[in-house]
Amino acid sequence: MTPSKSEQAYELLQSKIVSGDYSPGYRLVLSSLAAELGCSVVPVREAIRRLEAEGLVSFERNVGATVASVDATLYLNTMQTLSILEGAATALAAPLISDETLAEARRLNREMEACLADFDPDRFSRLNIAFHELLYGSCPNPHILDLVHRGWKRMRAMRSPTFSTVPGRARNSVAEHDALLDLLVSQAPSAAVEAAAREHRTNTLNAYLAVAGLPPSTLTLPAAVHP
Amino acid sequence: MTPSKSEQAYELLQSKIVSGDYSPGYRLVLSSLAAELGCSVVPVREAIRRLEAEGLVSFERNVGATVASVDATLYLNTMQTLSILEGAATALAAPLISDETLAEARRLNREMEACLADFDPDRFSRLNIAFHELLYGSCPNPHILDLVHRGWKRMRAMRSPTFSTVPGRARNSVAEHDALLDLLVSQAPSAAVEAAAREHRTNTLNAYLAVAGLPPSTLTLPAAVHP
DNA sequence: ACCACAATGATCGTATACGATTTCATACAT
DNA sequence: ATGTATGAAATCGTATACGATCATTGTGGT
Repeated sequence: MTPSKSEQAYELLQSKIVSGDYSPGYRLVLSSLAAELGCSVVPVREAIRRLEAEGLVSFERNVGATVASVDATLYLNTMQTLSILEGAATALAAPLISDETLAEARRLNREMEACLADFDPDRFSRLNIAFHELLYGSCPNPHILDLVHRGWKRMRAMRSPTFSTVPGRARNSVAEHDALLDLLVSQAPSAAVEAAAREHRTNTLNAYLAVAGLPPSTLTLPAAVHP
Repeated sequence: MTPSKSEQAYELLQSKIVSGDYSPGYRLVLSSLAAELGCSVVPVREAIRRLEAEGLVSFERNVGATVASVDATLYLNTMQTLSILEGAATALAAPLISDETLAEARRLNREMEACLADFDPDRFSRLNIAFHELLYGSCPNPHILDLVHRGWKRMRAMRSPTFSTVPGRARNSVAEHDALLDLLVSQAPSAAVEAAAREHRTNTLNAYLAVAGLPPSTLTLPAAVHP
């Protein structure tokens, strides 16, 4: 079945936004987009409202829509939320992850290590996403995964600044991945897995906070204590 | 400024759904609703798509929309997500909660206790929401609060079965509230607050699971360990 | 030179219209 | 009686049209 025009419009606009083709602040004019997409304004409008609900677009009544810009506060809030949700998702997935999946994750982490030497931040970033996706992919609660995916989609528009702006962080990241994998291989208790996974993300967040010159206290949640 | 018609339609439909006026499965026909609301179908359609994005409405292409029904799995998944998010929100809010707020929360809990004797589940449920809202209301991360509110809105359509179906659970709930308040008053570490808040919700979830005859293992996440 | 205000243009919000798709009932064949 | 094809009715998806609203520019007054 051919997708509806509003679906097509949604997919296209979304991809242009997350790919950075339309950068934050770009004005989304209904009539122009309709002409560009070869349809009328109604489906375009629907697509834009959908993107607004997901936080990719800011919309103002009687004024128009622009590609949403992510300021530091929103970025940090979202990353903190993701650290919480991903930590829980990984812990819930832990008992369901197969040995093959763990081996695959380990392999991905070795590739990330190689990226450090090659200085390939783009590939590093993609591998990093794949690594975590692999781990919490077995999470039995699809609702949590949905929230995680939405959060990441929203963050993707803002180019992940971790690798380039925080020296040494990427190397620590790889080490933390290995530690997390060790916990999973040894079938550590859920609480320990959750704490490690959350801490890993929180460390990245804190590294960015330090660069931004913001105090970590108001935004960082101490990770759960290991048993 | 008078709200737009699509906004009006959204508000009205939402209230009718969460109030139970339109029950799950109720067919939402664009033209009928438009006539009922005194506007054309376009704003109604927009409102329905928004409600769909929030999970209050199920929508099928070329077929139509119905009020979303919440099955046991979705209910449990959402409650689990809420337990995680509310636990974190409460922990983040903990250092920011004023003494007056804590006193108010304690007072609410006494009222809930009174509801047990009067057997007033409706009031109990409302007080319960107010209680938790009060505690995590000071959470500095609005994104988390937003997700919590969305989750609750979605659950509200399904009448909370806790009080009536799980005997004794409500009384435990009151006791756990007091324990949580004690932790907050004594300025316990965030991890302890998070563990207690999450455990509280998880207990409710487990109670319901037991009633439904489902195994708790696949859906319950062991709460973080106290330090 | 600066501010208040009116006219203009761009854009949005919604009504209406109609083709497209699905659903349901009916009739027919097996 | 059951299953399948056919038609009509209901409903959705989208195009088009136009009034409403907002940003902006130009004009006059101080």
